[in-house]
Amino acid sequence: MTKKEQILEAALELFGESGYEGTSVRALAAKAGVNVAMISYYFGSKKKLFEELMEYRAGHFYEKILTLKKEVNDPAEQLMQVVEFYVDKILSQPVFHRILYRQISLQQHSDLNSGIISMLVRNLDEIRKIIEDGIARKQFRPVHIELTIASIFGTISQVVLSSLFTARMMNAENASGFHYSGSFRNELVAHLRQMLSSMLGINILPDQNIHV
Amino acid sequence: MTKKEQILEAALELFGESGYEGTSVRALAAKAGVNVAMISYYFGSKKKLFEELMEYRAGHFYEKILTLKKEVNDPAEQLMQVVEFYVDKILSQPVFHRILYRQISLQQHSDLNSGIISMLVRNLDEIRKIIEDGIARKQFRPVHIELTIASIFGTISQVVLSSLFTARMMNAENASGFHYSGSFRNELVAHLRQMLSSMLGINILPDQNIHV
DNA sequence: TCTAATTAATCAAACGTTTGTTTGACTTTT
DNA sequence: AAAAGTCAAACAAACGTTTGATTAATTAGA
Repeated sequence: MTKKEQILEAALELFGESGYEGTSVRALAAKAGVNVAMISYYFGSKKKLFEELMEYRAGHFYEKILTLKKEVNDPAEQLMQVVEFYVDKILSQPVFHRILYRQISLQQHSDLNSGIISMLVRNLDEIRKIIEDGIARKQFRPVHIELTIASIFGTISQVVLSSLFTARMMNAENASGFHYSGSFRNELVAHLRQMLSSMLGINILPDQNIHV
Repeated sequence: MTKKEQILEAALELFGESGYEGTSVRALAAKAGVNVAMISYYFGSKKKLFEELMEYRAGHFYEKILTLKKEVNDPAEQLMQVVEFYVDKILSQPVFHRILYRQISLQQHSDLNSGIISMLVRNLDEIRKIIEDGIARKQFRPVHIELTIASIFGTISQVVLSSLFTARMMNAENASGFHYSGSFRNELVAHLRQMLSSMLGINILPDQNIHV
């Protein structure tokens, strides 16, 4: 692992614990085991380090959705697969998503989170289109689209955000090293499938992607 | 409005916008229109100001739940009324709850959020008891309790946390002055009622508290 | 009710730390 | 010989807090 990667790892952990403003570059350097000057040297500034961390971890959610909409025709199946993909994405790196959600909950329209927000808006928009499509095709009940999306992502992010409680109950002293079990992943997916099925008035589809 | 109240108002707004660490006492003083020294004078420190703000705004959610459990016997009715109360509580002061959720998403077990966390844990525990009771009485389906709670509070907090998007769409330049309409409140309650009813396998109860 | 004494409130200025960043010398790698 | 990497030290700026002087408000005794 290069020193640059060490810094990114330390940044993920410390930003996750204490937030962006609450983490000093000296604390970052100490955690990464490098000199403070290395942060400016590799990233230019603390802000750019944060942006690079976000971009590095964000992945290609949007492209995945577009691909999915081409390959799968049925809106219900599209939605379920997006949800599953999103669950896996978040559960695989809960700390990153904690940082992300905390950042968008800030209202300061700084350069820091404007990129993140536009990315999220773009993603949510594609999901809204899926539900709209399902309603237009008379496959979904005419639900409140925004609230339905809020329930999907609210449930998932609530699990991640409140993992502090969960981690405590499981005696995981540092939540950054905490990982969700495969069975929990399946429970969460099943929970969301049932929730969406009953809300949208569609039949429960077989889960084609049980991960153990 | 006293200067102390001016400071508390400014603190709510700025902590909501930029977070605790991201808000300086000088910015607070400027917003409140008072001298910087007044913060130490009235509250002792920035940390104590935050704690007093939280306590002042937190209210008596726990007492309300306990009262409700005594007055109402049916678990389904208990749950619905708690949900409704919680919706009203959050929608009436969204900025406060943004601060609260952001704070608990931080893992630093500082004195700052330990009080908040224990308060929330206590509340969530009472709600878990309601669902457990409903399952024990065979009135609810044996759902995944933690995930059901996550869906309830996740949906509500998602609405509040992402109100940045919502506020933008509604052209509300400052989200602190943004308030949710009564019809939206009813839509949210209806959404949650339907979600819970179908998930728990209970009949949809009549909404006795339509607020217009 | 007037005045003196006491307390509370207010403020500019300064306090010592900590912040993010840069420097310049030194070492290692290419 | 050139380039890249590393580091202790120093930089100015911002941080939360305190000071000490000054003004406003309240209380007490006549």
